[in-house]
Amino acid sequence: MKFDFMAKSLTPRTENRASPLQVRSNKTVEQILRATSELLGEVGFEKLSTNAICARAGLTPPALYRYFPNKYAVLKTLGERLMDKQNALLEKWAQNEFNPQTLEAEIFEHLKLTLDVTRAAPAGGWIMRSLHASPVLSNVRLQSHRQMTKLLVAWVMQFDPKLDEVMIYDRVRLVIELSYATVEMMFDETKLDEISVLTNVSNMLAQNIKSAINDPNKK
Amino acid sequence: MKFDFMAKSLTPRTENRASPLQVRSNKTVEQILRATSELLGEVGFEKLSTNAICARAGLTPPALYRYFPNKYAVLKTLGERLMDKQNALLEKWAQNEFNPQTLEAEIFEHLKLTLDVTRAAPAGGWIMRSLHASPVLSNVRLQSHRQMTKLLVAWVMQFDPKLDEVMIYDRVRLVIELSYATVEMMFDETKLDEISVLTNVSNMLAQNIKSAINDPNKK
DNA sequence: TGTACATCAGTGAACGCGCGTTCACTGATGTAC
DNA sequence: TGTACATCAGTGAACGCGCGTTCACTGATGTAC
Repeated sequence: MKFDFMAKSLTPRTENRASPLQVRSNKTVEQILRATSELLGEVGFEKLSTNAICARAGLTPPALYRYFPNKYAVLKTLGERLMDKQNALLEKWAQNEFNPQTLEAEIFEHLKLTLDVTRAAPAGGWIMRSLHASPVLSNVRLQSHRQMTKLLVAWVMQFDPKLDEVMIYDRVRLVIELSYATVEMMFDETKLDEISVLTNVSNMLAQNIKSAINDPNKK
Repeated sequence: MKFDFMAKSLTPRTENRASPLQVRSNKTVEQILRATSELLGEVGFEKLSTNAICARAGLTPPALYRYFPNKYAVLKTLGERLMDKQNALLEKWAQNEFNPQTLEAEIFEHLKLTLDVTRAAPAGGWIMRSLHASPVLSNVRLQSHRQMTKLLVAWVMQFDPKLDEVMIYDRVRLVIELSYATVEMMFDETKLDEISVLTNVSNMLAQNIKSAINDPNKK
């Protein structure tokens, strides 16, 4: 599981950076990521420095550069991990069959789980915010959203292959964006009533998808 | 009009910074802001430097520090200006009476106008993205959204004072957040069909407000 | 099972660069009489 | 209307600091026979 992430997000990025082979190097990578998320929550995205990360992790800078080509790669990895956790929930959900009847309740449940997973991740809210901040991180976010959109489009199309796929894509892409926007908002607006917000959102999103599958213009 | 902004966003920030009194100093401030938004679009938020801004504006650094206490104040001003432009549309809209019948069409129209205003602002999409990036800028965004929420809550309550204000606040806050999220998404996902996205969103948001005013639990 | 060697993981110390910011000043504009 | 003076606007040059990053090295771990 841990090596999975390595294979995915370190090795292919730069040939000259090492993939960890020994157990202790995995610990090092984990400490760097932990220190980064701690600092992200404490000082914010723009005051984050590699030197500070290394100091917090109890390491010297060259240790960081053994595994990450540069500062943004660390944040990128953190962002990818969070997106992966969130997306895993979606992927699991999409294993069930699409059912308009239960859609709204499922969306509610899914949003709640996503919120919980994000809260459980250290500095999860800050990581989500950071995913707007720079081109590199923005891309992580966008690619993840597009991938999830494709997944859900296929899921809906399975239900009724005659639907207009482009139209469904537009709808689902919007649903994904608004879902994540809602989760992010809950970190900024802590006084809002969580249940009522999630109820509202899931109702809106479910209605939107349901009206899409009733499209009279389908082939 | 120009002095309005000055009075609001410069004078109160720091006592030791000058409010512009002569015409040419206004030009200087404008040039700084223009240069900043140009660079924001070209190099992104995190590579923006005061030295680069000054060079681009044809000024020397002390000229910038005469009007802005620090780097973030420049971006803050830019963010406030965009929010002000967007909010002006909302304020104008809220001068009409609330009408459930025409709500959806009005939301569509409003979103379209907001999108156009943001596109017309130099680097408008980048400014919106920056408003997530740092605590200072995040606050600009949140305060603006909260203020607009209050405005719209009052607007809805005028229609029916018996409605539960807390419940309406939750709903409207969500509507505001999702509106801006949609606008922002349109800058990232340029291939989406604008009309269809705006149609979907305005339908969802209008439904949500309409179901709120039919609340049977009102006092 | 012990030893010799190869490879991996991390250190100590420092690098040059560009950042945000400021000091001391000059030139431009406005004001009073 | 002209001049003297006060204030405002912007310059030239540089500052110290901390950033991201790297070099040359030592110690730790794994491997082969």
